[in-house]
Amino acid sequence: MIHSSGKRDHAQVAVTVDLVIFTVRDDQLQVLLIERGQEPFEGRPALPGGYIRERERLDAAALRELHEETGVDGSRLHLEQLRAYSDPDRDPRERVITVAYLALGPDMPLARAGTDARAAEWVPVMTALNGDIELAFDHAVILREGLERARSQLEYTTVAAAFCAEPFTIAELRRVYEVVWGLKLDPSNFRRKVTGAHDFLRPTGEHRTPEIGRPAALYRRGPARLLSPPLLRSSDVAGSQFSTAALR
Amino acid sequence: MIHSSGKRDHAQVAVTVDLVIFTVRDDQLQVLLIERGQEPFEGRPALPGGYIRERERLDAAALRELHEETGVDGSRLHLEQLRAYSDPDRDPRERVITVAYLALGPDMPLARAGTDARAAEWVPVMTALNGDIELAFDHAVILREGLERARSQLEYTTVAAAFCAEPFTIAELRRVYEVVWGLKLDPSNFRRKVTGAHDFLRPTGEHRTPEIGRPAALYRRGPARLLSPPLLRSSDVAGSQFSTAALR
DNA sequence: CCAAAAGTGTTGGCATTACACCCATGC
DNA sequence: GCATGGGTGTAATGCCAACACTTTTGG
Repeated sequence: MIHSSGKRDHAQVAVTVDLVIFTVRDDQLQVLLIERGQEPFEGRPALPGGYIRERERLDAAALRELHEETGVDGSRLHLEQLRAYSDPDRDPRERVITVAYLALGPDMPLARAGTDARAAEWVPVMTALNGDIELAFDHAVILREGLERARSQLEYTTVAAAFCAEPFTIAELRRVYEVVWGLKLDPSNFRRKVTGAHDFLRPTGEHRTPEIGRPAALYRRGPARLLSPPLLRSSDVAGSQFSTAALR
Repeated sequence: MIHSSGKRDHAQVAVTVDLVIFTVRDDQLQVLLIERGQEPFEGRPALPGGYIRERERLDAAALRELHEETGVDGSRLHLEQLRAYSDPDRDPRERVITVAYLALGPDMPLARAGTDARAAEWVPVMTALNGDIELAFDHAVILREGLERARSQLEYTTVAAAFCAEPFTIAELRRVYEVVWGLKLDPSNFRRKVTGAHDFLRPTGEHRTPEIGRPAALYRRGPARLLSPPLLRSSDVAGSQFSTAALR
C-alpha cells in the first residue's frame, strides 16, 4: 500500500539515500561518482544513491545502493549517516528529501556501472570539488560536508583503519591521515600515539618487507571505536590541498 | 500538489521532525517533554515534534515546532540536526521517517501547551531516561543519542555557552559542563582553558555580585564555534549521575 | 559597630604529562 | 630509503594552595 487512503492531513514526500564513498588510492582521497543515466542532470556526475523501498530502513537502503554500485558488501565498510537534506527545490521534479551516508573503505574492486548509471568511477576529491566539475543536485554540498565529517572523525575515532585492508602497517595508516588531512605527520610521534591508544591496533607479530627499507610490523584493527586521547590535526605545517575555510 | 500523479515507481512516506530540547535548570540538565494528546501513545510523554509542511525545510519545521511548543523564537538557540530514524514500524499507523534535532538554550520561559499536546514541561534528563518513564515511539533512543551528542559537542565546540543567558560568569559556564557531563571540574583549570581558547569568551569588563561571595567577571559569547584545543572529559574523578555505559 | 567566619571567584605555583622536534639505528 | 626507537625542551594540564571580595553571624 503506497497510499493507504486518498486524503491526508500532512504531505508525503519521496525519500532517497545518497552515498559519499571514500577510499584512498594512489596516495589520494578518492570518491565514487556515477554518471547519471537519466534526467534530471543526465550525463552529469553525481553521488550514487536512490529511492528507498517500502518498509526498508535507510541504513539498509544505503547498503543496498552501495552494493549495487560497487559490488562490495558493506559488512567490511564503515557506514555512517551524515544528515538529511531537505531543500524543497533540490530535485526539480518533485519534493525529495535525501539522507546522506558516509562510507569509508579500503581500495575497492573497480566499480561497475549501476542500474540507472552509465558509469561509476573513482575521482580524487579535490578534482570533484574543483568547480570545473558540477555535481548534480546539491551533491557538491553533501560531498563537502562528508569530507569535513571524515576529517574530523579521524581525530576522535578509529575509523582511519577502515581505509586499510588488513593486515596493514603503521605507515599505511599514517598515510591515510596524511592524505585525508592533506598534511605531513611525524612518523615517530604518529607511531607513539596510535600504539599508545588502547585497543586501536592489534599487532599480528608478522612483518612485511617492502621493496626498499626496513620490514614493517603488521597490525589488525582493534575493538576500540573511540580514540582517546584524540589525534588532533591542529598545529603542524600544512601542505594542505584545501584551505581551512572548508571547515565552514 | 500533494500528489503530482497517481502512479509512482517509488514509495512516498510521511516525514516528521522531533526535538531534543535541553536546558540547564536547578543545576540539572532538563529536557522538554510533552504529553501526547492523541493516539498513538495518547497520554504518554514524548519529544515535541510534528509533520513537515509542503515546501518546508526540515530546519524550518524544527524552528516552527520549537516555537509552537515553547513560545521561544529559535534565533537565540543552538539548533542542530541529529539524524534520521527510519524503522518502518516506529509509528504503528503508517510509515513515518523522523529527523531529530538537538536544541540547546538557556533556561527558557515556562513551556506552554502546544497544539496537539496536553502539556509541556521540563523534566530532568536522568528522570526521563530512568526506565520508569516510557517515552512514545523510539523517543527514548533519540533522547539518549541527543544526550550523547550534547556531551561530546561540549568537548569540541563552544555550544556550552548556548546554555547561558548573556552576560554570564565563568562559574555558570563551568556548571554547564559539570551538569551535562555529570562530574566536577577544577575551577582553576577550567578558567585557564576557556579564557585561553581564542574567541570563546568576550569579557564585558563588568562584574556581578552574587548573594554571597566575591563578585564574578561577566562575559559574552565570542565568535568562535570550534574549541581548540578541546576540553576533554577524560580523566577527572566522576561524580557521574550516569554510568559511562550511556556512551553507547 | 566591629571582628570573625563562611562562601565564592580569582590568581599563582609546582609536578607530571603530553607533545613537537630532532637524532640514532636496523633492515 | 624507510621503519623503528629513543631523547630533549617546551607547552599543556592536574593538583594544591593562597588570596580577594562579599555577606552573614555573633559578640
